[in-house]
Amino acid sequence: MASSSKELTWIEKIYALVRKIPKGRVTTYGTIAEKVGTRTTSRMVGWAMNASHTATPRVPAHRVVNRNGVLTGKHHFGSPTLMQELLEAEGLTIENDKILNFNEYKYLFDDEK
DNA sequence: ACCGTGACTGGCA
DNA sequence: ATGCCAGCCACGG
Repeated sequence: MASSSKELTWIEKIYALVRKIPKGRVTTYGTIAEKVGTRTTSRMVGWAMNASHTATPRVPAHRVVNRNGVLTGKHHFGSPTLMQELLEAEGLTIENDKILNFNEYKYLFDDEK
C-alpha cells in the first residue's frame, strides 16, 4: 500500500465496532480486542475508550463492559452512576453494577454468531 | 530510549 | 469461591 495513506489506527476500528453495537446490547473488551486484531488486547480497548471521549461521534462506551458484565469503567463517564443509567435507559437491568442476564445481552457482532 | 500506567483476562494457590 | 500474579500492547512524560 502506498505509504502515503495512513491506515486507520486500531483505535478507529474499536470505535467503529463499538458504534455498531445496537441499542440494548453490550459487549466485552476481549471481544472487541479480538475483532481488531492480535495487536490489540483487552487493556488497549479500555485505554482506547479513554480517548473515545474526544472521538466523533461519541462512542457508546457504556455498552462496553468487562467479561463479567460489570460496569468496570463507570467511573470514567463523569459520574459513577451515569453508565448504569444509560444502560437501564436502553432496556437493560443493572444490579450491583452488574448487568443481569448479561449473557443474553452480549453482542457478538455479525461476523460471529 | 526508559519507566509507569491502564475502563482486561486467564491461570494458579 | 476468592484473591493475587503475570501477560498483553500502546502512549505519555
